[in-house]
This record gives sequence, structure tokens and C-alpha cells, in this order.
Amino acid sequence: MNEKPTTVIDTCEDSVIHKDKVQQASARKLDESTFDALAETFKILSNQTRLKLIQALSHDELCVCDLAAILDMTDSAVSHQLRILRNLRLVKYRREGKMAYYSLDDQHVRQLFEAALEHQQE
Amino acid sequence: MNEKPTTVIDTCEDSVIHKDKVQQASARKLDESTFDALAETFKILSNQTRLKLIQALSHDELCVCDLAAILDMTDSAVSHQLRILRNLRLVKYRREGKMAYYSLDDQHVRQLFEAALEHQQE
DNA sequence: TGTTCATATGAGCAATCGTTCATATGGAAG
DNA sequence: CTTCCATATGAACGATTGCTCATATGAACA
Repeated sequence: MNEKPTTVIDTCEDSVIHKDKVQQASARKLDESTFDALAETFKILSNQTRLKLIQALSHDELCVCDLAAILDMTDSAVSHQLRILRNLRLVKYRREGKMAYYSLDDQHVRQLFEAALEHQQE
Repeated sequence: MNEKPTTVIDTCEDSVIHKDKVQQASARKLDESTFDALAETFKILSNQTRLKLIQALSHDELCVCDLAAILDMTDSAVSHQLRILRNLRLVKYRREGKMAYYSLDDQHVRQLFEAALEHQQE
């Protein structure tokens, strides 16, 4: 702030290196909580099963065993992942008799998925 | 394709449930390799340290100990994460004497980061 | 009521992850 | 050459993940 353009001190000890660059970068740094939230969002999307669920549900409301059939996985494995998506409010469900119909409940995550897909396909 | 609108069979056994929905969803399914690549992309972004590195490097070229100072972590921890980013060609580096200057080498990942950030801040 | 079946969930386990610590590499300067 | 220091990396560790398997819940229906 009240810092003259510092000379570049060429040593790494005691964290004095490119003082101004480090200060600028530190000033630009986002909150810890922002990084936390971002990392959590990406963590959800960092798993094949959850990505497949999100993709399947972005077209259709589907029940657990539909999803299990589509992904070729056990109902249990699918149900576990759905719970994770449910806890984070990314997916909602509707009960009808024995069946539970799931659908997407978050535009952001779907949009991120699609943004990544577009990049992927370039 | 040459399928009449199938009646909904209301049982989950032997994977016959909402046959048409499942068939449609299966038809829409992306390659395993696409899901793989997407999951890997998101996995990189699912870690606080790597997110911070990407953010810091999206403004400036920085050396390892600059980055360690900014993130308040050991050089070693930062170097390990930089290697991961390097292996995936998300980051490139330039040697100058003893120092290694890192910079971003992937627009996609930075754009995804920023897209997520925008969503986050809504 | 009791059985069946879709879904949910807890325990447990192998695999992966992110760090620390110790050590290696390799350029700069004596 | 030797020493110093920035960076890299291997081993090891505790923590977390994603599954399986067994079991629980709860709706439908005989």
C-alpha cells in the first residue's frame, strides 16, 4: 500500500522473494471459504458415477433402478451417490409408492458440467 | 428405434422398469472415456491448494517459493501439486538459474474456475 | 396380518489423496 | 572443487473416497 516499488530480492528464505508480486497476489487472494466452496463444488463433479447421474437426470426424471440400469451399477451404489447429491441439494426427489423419482435441482452444476463438456470436445 | 411406445412395466427386477426412458437415457449416454476425462478435469479443480495455485497463476508468472509464500505452505507441498498440474499440461514452467517460473498453460481450466466462481458469487 | 420389492443406510475395506519429512538434483558463487 | 539454496521427488502417514454386503425401512397388496 504505502510501499515503494520494491527491488527484487533474490532469495527465498524468510519468504522474501519477489516481494511486490507476492503482495499483489496475496491481495488478490480470495477468501478461504470461497476456495472451500469451489473445491466442494468441483469435488462433486470429480466422480464418474455422479457425472453420469447428473447427465442422465438432466434429461429426465428417473427412479433409482432406472438409474442403476442405465449406469450398470447396483442400486445400492447408485443410492449412495444420490444421497450425496441430495445432501448438497443438487438433486431432488419425489416419492410415488415404492419408487423414488429423482430429478436435477441445481442449474449451476449442470451448466458447469456442460461447460466442461464443451471444452472437452474442442 | 422400431420400438412401439412401450408400456411401463412396474417392476425393477431384471432391469425392466421404465423401458423407454431407460433406452432413451442409454442412447444419450456419453462415452466412458468422455466421463473419464470430465471427471479428471474436475478432480484437478476439487482441491483447495490447486485452486489457489491456478488463481495465483492466472494473474502472474510466479516461482515456487513465491507460491509457497502466497499460499502459506511448504515449498514441498506446493511443488508436489505443481507437478500434478504440470503432468496434466495445465501449467508450464521456465527455468531461470535456480528458480522455476510457473504460469498457466490451459485456458479451459481457468475458464471453468471462473465460471464456477461466478456461480458461487450469485 | 405377512410377504414382496424399491430404496436407504451402516459397517467395512481397498484404493486414492494430500501432506510431511528426508533426501536428491542441479545451478550459482565462492 | 565445495557450499549454498531453490526445486524436485520418494516414502510413509493419516484421512477420505466409493464401493460391496448385509440389513433396515416402508409402501403395496394378498
